[in-house]
Parts: sequence; structure tokens; C-alpha cells
Amino acid sequence: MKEDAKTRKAELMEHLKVSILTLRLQPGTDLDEAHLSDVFGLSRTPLREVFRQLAGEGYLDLRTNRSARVSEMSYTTLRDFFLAAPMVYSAILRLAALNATKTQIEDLKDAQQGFKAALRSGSAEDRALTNNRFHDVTGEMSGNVYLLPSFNRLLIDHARIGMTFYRPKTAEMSGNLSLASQQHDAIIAAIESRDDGAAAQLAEDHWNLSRDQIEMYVMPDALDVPMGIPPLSKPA
Amino acid sequence: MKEDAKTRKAELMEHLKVSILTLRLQPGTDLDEAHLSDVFGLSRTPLREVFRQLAGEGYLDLRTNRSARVSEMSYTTLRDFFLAAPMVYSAILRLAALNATKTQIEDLKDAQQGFKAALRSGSAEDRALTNNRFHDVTGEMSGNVYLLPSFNRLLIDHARIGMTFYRPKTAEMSGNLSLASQQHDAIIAAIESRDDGAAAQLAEDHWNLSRDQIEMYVMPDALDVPMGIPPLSKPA
DNA sequence: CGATTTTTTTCTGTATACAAGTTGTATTTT
DNA sequence: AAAATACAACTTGTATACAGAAAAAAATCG
Repeated sequence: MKEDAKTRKAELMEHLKVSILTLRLQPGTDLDEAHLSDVFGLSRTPLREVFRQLAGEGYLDLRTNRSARVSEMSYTTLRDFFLAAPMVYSAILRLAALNATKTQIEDLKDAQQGFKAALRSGSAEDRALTNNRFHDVTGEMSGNVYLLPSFNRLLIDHARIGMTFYRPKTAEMSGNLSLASQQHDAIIAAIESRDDGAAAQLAEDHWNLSRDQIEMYVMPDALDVPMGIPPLSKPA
Repeated sequence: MKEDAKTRKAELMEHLKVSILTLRLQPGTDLDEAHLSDVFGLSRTPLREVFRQLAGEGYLDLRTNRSARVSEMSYTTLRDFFLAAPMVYSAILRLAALNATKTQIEDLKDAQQGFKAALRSGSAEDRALTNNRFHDVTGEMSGNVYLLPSFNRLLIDHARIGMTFYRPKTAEMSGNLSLASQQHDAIIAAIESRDDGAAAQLAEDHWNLSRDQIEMYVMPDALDVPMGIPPLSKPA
């Protein structure tokens, strides 16, 4: 039962995506071709193709003659994020309501099951990933090739930013998480009944909740510390 | 004066982009690795990396064990296009007005000069490409990494669709082209005076003009296809 | 001793050879 | 003659070897 290269490539891709979304690979981290090549049993050629693709999707940054690096998150990008997210999210959910297929709705319900399970007994990573999966499915539902690139880009950083608040520190934040779960249920209902107006409104609400969580976390102690920015400022 | 691989790679990339935007390479066309490899003096490895990148940007589709192919444009995607474009364009122009640098404004003016020249004495391809360049600069101005992926994806198909109507057949269509040019001027003015509201409104206007041109061209022989985008109303 | 230049080492980019898969054609079979 | 199969030519995917660029280390000079 030997694994073929195709599978190994997909595994590498998945591994990198998960590692980046969960911040196990932090923004700005350099990737070691030789090492990954070794671990995943791939030569550098297909490995570099994976890098290119992930760069295209916004997971990595490629610099010529330098190693690939996990895409950065700075305050500027965070500002852009706050600006783009509400708009794109509501458009996507509106389209999801209009275009979702039966199968996709089942997928969405499955994703929501996973999210609930993660809220009950999962790690912060589980929560970020299952939430990401949920929204990813809504993207598939929308099926709009012109909006998806931005939506998927947003989802990446939403997961990464979210990793900070999927470790609720206060009762309020825990409450917000279960509120988020309820909103997911409402979103499913809106999509199932093809109510695009409701779906768009829920996107707004869901986003506002997310934003509150983010602000709650980021604002206090991050006045001086830029988000994902290298904690590793060279020790002088 | 030997050209290094870096340059040849960039040339290949530019060549493919231009060919795709101008429909010299039509949607669905298969690309021949061996041939391109030969023509541009690149081995298949860097060539395939270019393919991956262009696929990520939406120029190409990659299918495993099959040749890379110029991304398709179907009527379904056209519908999606009509839906996403107004939203993204106005957001981009609004941000462009807020964030444009002096240098970028100069670039935009240059681009507009080029567009005017193309209207006066250029080919349809020249018009599509210079118009594309103009909007590309507005994208740079916006500087929003989350919106740019979708915006750039839209620009690709806008150019391709546009190729059909940059060959004006009627006096009205010619008039529309010079109107488009005037709108470009107004856009520059709005950006220069940092009037983001005006910029967003101009995006709407500019888009509506574009849409009229497209409908004028596409409608005749595509009567069965609902173009007029009653944007997001629920189909019965 | 510190700064700067040179050498060595390491890593990225490209070419090429080979393996695996796909497509087209010819032959066989019914 | 049509369909199915087997074979051949070609195309795509991967591994490896080599060339060139950056980074690290060592050596030189002020």
C-alpha cells in the first residue's frame, strides 16, 4: 500500500494550510524546502509547485532567491480586513442562499456539527478550523468565481486572527462563541429557505460579533504590539 | 548582452497575460509546454511555475495530467461577473481615493494618456490593454490585499469581454468610448482631491456605461441569456 | 579589538533525464 | 462495418544534478 506522489502532495498542502491557519506556523516564518521535501517524501520540484499555489491563495509570500515565508499580518492589513470583510461576507452569503445545492447544504450542516463539537470539547485550533470549514462551504455555495478569491483570502486571516479569541478568557467571550454557533444555525436556515435577504443580514450580524471579539482581544494589550508581527525582534 | 532566465520568465508571463486579455489566446485554449519552452528559451520547470502563478491569478486552469488551458468564460461566469463587479469596483475606487500616493496618481495619469492615445489611433487590443492598465493602477492605489484578488480577477474578464466592444460598430458605441475616457478623467480628479464618495459614485457610473456597452453587444445574439441582472432578486 | 573584505557554505533557481499517464491509431474480434 | 482492445507516440509529473545567488564564517587590515 504505497502512497503515490499525488497523495503526498495533497498532504503537504493540507499540512501547510492547517499549520498556517492555526498559527502553528506564524506569520513571517521561513519554510525550509529541504526539510519539508524530506518529511513528505517529495522532491523539490512538486514541493515548489505547492508553494506557488499556496502563494497564489494568500498563504505564503514568495521572494526571489529567498525562502518562501508565511504571509504576514500587520496592522495595515488588519485595517483592510475590517473594511473588506463585511462587504464580501454578506455578498457571499446572499449568493449562497440563492445557489446552494442540496448536497452543499448537507455539507454545511456537517460542518456546523463539527463546529459545535469543537466548541464543546475541542481545542482552540479545532474551533478555528471547524469555523473556517463552515465558512468555506458557504463560499462553495456562492459559486461566484469573482468573489471567491477575496473571500478565501479573508478566511485565511479570519482564522488566524480568530486563533487569538478561540481561547475565551472571559464569560462574555464564551457566550459570544455560543452565540456565533446560533448564528451559524440561523444561516443554515436562511440558506435552506433561500432567503437571501436574511442570509445577507446574518452575515452582517455574524461579522459584527466577530469584530467585537477581535476588538475585545486586540485592543487592550496590542496598543504597542502589532498583530502577527514577529515577536522575534532581533535581540539586540 | 545575454538575457537571463529571470527576464525570460517575466516575458513569458507578460506574453501570456497579454495574449489572454486580448483573446489572442481564446478561453479554453490548450497551452503547449514544449512549444512555449522552446520559444522562450526556458526549461519546463520554470515554465510550469509561471503556469501555476497565472492559474492562481485566474488566467489559466490547471488539470492534472492534462495541459494547462486558458480559463473559460461561460454565461454563468458572466452572470457572476455582473454581480460582483459593481460592488468591488466602487470599493476599490473609494479606497484608491483615500490611499493613492503622488507617484501612483502620476502612473494613473500616464495610463489615461495611453488610453486616450489608443482611442485615437490604436487597435481594439490597445484599447482593452490600456483600459486594463488604468484600472490596474486604481487597484494598486487601493492597496487592499483582501479586495485585490477579486478585483484583479474581474479585470481579466472585463478586458476579455471588452475586446468585443472595443471595436465599436455604431456611432453610439464610439460615443460611449469617449464618454468612458471622460469618466477616467473624472476619476483621476476625484482621487486627486481625495473625494472617496465621488470616486465610488464614478465607479458606479463607469460600470453602468460598461454594462450598457456589453449588453449592446452581447444581447442581440444571446437573447435567451438573462443579462440585465436584476441583481439579487430571488428567482421564482 | 572592531570593521570590512574574502572565502566557504548553504540554499534557491534551472535544466535535463526519467517515470507515469493520456491520447490517438491500428488491429482484432464479433 | 462497428466496437473493443492493444500498442505506439506523445504529454505531463517527478527526481536529480548542476549553476548561481545569498548568507555565514573566516581572514585581513586599520
